[in-house]
Amino acid sequence: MNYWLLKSEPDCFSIADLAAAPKQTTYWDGVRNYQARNMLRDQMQPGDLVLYYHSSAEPPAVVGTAKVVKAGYPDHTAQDPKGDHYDPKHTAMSPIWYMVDIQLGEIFPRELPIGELRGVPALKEMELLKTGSRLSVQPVRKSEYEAILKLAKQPAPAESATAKKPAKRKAVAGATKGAPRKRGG
DNA sequence: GCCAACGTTGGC
DNA sequence: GCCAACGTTGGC
Repeated sequence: MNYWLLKSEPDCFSIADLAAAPKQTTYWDGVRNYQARNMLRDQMQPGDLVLYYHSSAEPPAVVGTAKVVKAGYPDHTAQDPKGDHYDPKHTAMSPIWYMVDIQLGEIFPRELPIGELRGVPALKEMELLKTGSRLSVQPVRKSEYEAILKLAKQPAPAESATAKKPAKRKAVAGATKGAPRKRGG
């Protein structure tokens, strides 16, 4: 049994969208990065547990958990010429891109903003917190997964304890750059 | 909006 | 196979 973190922009597919989906289950399409693809295709198995992360959100945060319910299989959205994730090199005969199915685990009673996670010693090695970490599918250690779950059930730390933030920030809402991404890649 | 960090592309 | 140019990601 393995642990993972999946990123999604909430404007594209939030954990609330997952909660509203039939059977609270969805296929995780749109990953177009080879490293992430390899994990989807080769490593993720039914029963694996997933941290659900909202990227490009305010604030970016781990917001809940999910469970892998179907191992990697070809991502058919790569075959849709009208879709955002079309790749002419991907065919049914020789697929390039893969996806898994996930089902909602729980929505945390509170979000865990990345700034707060940066201050947690148990998460020091976490892939998400490394500079330049951009993978939309990341392996997570069991100890990290458990530390996150524990944190989610604790009250939010006092304002001063959360990691630094710039005094002022522009609102990020609607800051669309490039084509909309469903789930990253 | 900025920009660091990373992945991909393509000329050679 | 190198590597510069370019595109993308994503926190800030």
